[in-house]
Amino acid sequence: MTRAVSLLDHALLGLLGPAPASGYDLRKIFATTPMGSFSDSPGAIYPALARLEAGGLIRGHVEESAGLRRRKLYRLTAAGTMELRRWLSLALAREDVVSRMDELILRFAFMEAALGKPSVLKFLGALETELTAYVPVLHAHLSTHRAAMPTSAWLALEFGIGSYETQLEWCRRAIRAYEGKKRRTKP
Amino acid sequence: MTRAVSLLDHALLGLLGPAPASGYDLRKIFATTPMGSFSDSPGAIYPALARLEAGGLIRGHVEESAGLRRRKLYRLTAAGTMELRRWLSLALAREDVVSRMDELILRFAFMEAALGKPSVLKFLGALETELTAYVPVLHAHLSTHRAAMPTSAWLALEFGIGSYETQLEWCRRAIRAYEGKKRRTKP
DNA sequence: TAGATCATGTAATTTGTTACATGATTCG
DNA sequence: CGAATCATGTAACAAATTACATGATCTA
Repeated sequence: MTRAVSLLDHALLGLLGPAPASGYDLRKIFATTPMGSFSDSPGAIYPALARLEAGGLIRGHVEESAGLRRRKLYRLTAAGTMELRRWLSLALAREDVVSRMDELILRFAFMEAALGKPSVLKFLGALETELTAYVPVLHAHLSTHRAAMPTSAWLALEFGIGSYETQLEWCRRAIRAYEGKKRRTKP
Repeated sequence: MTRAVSLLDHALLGLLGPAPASGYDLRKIFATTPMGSFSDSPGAIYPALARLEAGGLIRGHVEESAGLRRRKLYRLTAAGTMELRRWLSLALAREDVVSRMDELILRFAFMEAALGKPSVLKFLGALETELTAYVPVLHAHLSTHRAAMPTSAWLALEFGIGSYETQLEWCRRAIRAYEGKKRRTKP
């Protein structure tokens, strides 16, 4: 009966995977890095951390080194590590590509550290398959409806299609980057 | 003392701009069109419509034509039209490009019908300026931090950069499309 | 020592999600 | 007639936003 774990929760688990961090550290990451459109407001982060701790996925303990401000460092528990790995291992469906691409990229960003390179390559392969199948569907939709659409509407649609094409190219580049790396690492 | 109007509210105003529609119509639009990642759940749409009506931005009246199911058609009030135009006319800032690109595209999609082509061209020009300035910032960020990043992290960042480059190209294509159209229409 | 920043939290309000409830009408 | 779909809503709950509150420590 594990309760639902939101995208923010998973982002926090992913960030806590490699190294422990405080609520303030996590807020700064959301506020200053170009990726991740999570809110850095205390009213979002601290309750989320409290939820995760109540659910047994992380544990925080106050650090009181001399000359430092008191801060609560959180780290993953065994259950938290399992939940992170479960989320990262989820099979990817068409629906994810259509409307949850940001979540897929987030999973990708955490994946190498938590699951290793072979899992990343499998993930990228599945993503390439889905994108390759989806892009023509969008083109078909556009060419069917274009005549009946105002200029701005089909340009907005073209915007979406362009995004998916770029994502597909990126996906292929990423696969090459990982395969090259693998070969060099384990000849 | 106009109360806050959310993105969903604005999306509804934009859709009601050209033609009146029922809650069910709007739900279907969110459920079936490729763009717009709004929820089509009744628990989101109907309360939003009720809010907008309470705020005086739309007005609904029940349609009871013979042989048709009863449905409540909403249309913009004068205040609603003003609010839509105000939202569409907002100046665009760096911050919008960084983390609210979806809202900008939504505004673009509604803009021609509500404000006319010259406004669209001004909007696209401002967007091009912001994107042209922002892309190099991202490249600089990547080349500064790349050495210290794991492969997956810089690939995720590259994903983001690629998205913005595509958006910039799209923006320039859209400007050409609108300028070409304008010339042909009014020689 | 005053102001900035570090650091954690809470409260009120709004909003969205999920699930349920209800009834009319069309179609096979 | 029964099932699917049209059509509108509500209730319980979870979550985010905004604003406030508090206090320690660093720096000018």
